[in-house]
Amino acid sequence: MTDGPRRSVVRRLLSVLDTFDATTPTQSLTEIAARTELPLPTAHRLLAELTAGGWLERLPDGRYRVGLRLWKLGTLAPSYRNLRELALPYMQDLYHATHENIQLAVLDGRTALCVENINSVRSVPTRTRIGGRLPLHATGVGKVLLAAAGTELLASLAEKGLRRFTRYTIIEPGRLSRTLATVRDEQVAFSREEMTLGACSVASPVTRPDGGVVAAVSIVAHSSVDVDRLAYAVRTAASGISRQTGML
Amino acid sequence: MTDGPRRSVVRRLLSVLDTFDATTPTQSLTEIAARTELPLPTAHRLLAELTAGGWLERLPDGRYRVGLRLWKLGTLAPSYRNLRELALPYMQDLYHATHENIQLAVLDGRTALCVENINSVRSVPTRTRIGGRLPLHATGVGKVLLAAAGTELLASLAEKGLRRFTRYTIIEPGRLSRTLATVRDEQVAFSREEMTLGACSVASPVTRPDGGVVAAVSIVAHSSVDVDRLAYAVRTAASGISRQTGML
DNA sequence: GACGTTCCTTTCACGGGGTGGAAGTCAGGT
DNA sequence: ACCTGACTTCCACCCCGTGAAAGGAACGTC
Repeated sequence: MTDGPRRSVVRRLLSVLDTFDATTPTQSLTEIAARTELPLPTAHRLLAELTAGGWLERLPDGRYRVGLRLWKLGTLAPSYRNLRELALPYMQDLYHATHENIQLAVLDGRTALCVENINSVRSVPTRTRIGGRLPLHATGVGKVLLAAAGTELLASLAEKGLRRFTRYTIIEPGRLSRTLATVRDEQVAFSREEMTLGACSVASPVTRPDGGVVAAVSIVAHSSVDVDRLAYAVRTAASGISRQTGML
Repeated sequence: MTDGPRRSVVRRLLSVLDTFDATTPTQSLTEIAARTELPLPTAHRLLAELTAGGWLERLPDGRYRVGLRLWKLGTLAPSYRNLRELALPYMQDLYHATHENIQLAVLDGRTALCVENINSVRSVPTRTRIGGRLPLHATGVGKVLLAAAGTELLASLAEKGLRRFTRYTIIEPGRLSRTLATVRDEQVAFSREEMTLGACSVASPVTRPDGGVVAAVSIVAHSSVDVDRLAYAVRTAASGISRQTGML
C-alpha cells in the first residue's frame, strides 16, 4: 500500500505535528492521515497519544488542534524566550512615535521568521502574523538578516531564483548583493514596495555585544510615508534592544 | 535495568520534550536521560531525531534546547493564536493609562497560565513570565478564571489544600467561595498581597459572545496603589477584548 | 425503516525496527 | 601516561508498533 520508505515512529509522529500550520490550525483525522500519508489507524493511534498527553486538543466535533502544552514548550525557544521580552518595550516606543506597523524577525533557514509584531490600525494592513515567514530579499527585515548572514546564503537563494513579488522586487543577484553591502555599511535596510505594492519598510539589526546579528526590527508603513525619515527611529530602537542583549 | 513499566516510543519521545521547562531551558544528554529515566543510548537516539528535524537545537557545547520549529508550532495553539493579537492593543492602552504591569491569562488545568504580559519598569517587578503559571486562589486572574469554572474545580483544589503564600492568602474554601460569588457578580476580582507581599491586582474576564470566559486581564500594581480606582479601567479593557472575540 | 455513505474506532497476528548492554571515542583533569 | 565523565556507535535479540479488516456511529436519501 504505502510506497514511500518506512519512516521511524519518531519521524511519523513529528510529521503528524508538522501538518499543523497557519492555514490549517484544526484538522480532522482523515485530513491528517492523508497529509502524512499514514494509514488511518496509525494516525489515529498517534493522535490519541498526543491528545492524552495534552499536546494536542480535541474539539467537540472530533477535529484536532495544537494544545497549550506545545505552546508552553515553544515559549522556551531561544529567539523567543528573552528576545521578545526585551524588544517589546522598544517596539512599543516605536509604535507610539510613528503609529505604523512594527515587526521583529529572526533568520530561520532561507526565510525571515516574524517573532513579534504590533499592527497599527492607522497604517497599511499587513498579512504578517507572529510565526509567519517573510522573504529575505524583498523585505526590510529580510535584507538586514541576509546582509548579516554569510554570502553562501545569498548565493544559494540566487541559485533557486529570487521570486518577483512586484515590479520593484530586486531579482538580480548582483544588484541585491550591492544593496546588502550598503545595508551592512549603514545598518539600515529599506524595502520600497518590493514585497507588496503600497507598502514600504525600514529595518535595522539587533546585535549581540560581540556584533553578531540576532534579529531585525522594522517599521512597515504606507508607501506615501517618507521612510527615510523613520530610519533613525528604527536604528535607535534597534540599538536599545541590542544593548539589552548583553544581559541574556 | 529499568524497573518502570515500558512506555511506548511516543510517550518516551514526549517525556523527553517534557523535561524542558522554564527552569531548565537547556540540558545535556545525561541530564535528559536521567530525568526521563531512559537508557542513555535511547535518549541519544530520540534527541538525534528531534535535532535532525529542527525541533530541538544543539548548542556548540553539546547541550540541547527547544528549536524554532516547536515555537512556530506552539504559535498555533488556540488561546494564543488570536487572543493575543486581539488583546495586546487593549493591554497597551491599559499600560499607557496606568503604567503598571498588565497580564493576560487563561485557565490550564488547575492553574492560570500567563499568555501575555507587559512589565512596567515603574511598577512592582513581577516574576511572571509568558508561559508561566499562577495560582487560581491567590491572584486576580486566577480568581476570575476560577469563578467562571465549575464548582468542581474549586472543590478539587480545596481538597488538596489551598497553599498559603502570604498572611493574606485566602485558604478557607468557604471564604474563597463567597469571594468568587462576588467576582461573578461584579466581573472584577482583586488580590491584595495574597500572592506576594507588596503586590495587588485587579482582574476582569474576557468573554465570548455567548458569555463563556476565555481569559482574564489584570493590572498588577504596588500595594500602595489604590487598586479600586483601577477596576473600571480593567473592566473597560476586558470588554473591549471581549467584543473582538466574536470575530474569531 | 432499510440502505448507502462517510468518518471514526477497535482488533489482532505478523515481522521489522526499536532497544540497550557493551564497547569505542573524545576531552579535560591530575 | 592514566583516569574519569560524557557522548557516540554497534548489533543481535525480541517486543511492540503496524495496518488490513471488521465493527460502530452519525448522517442523509429513497
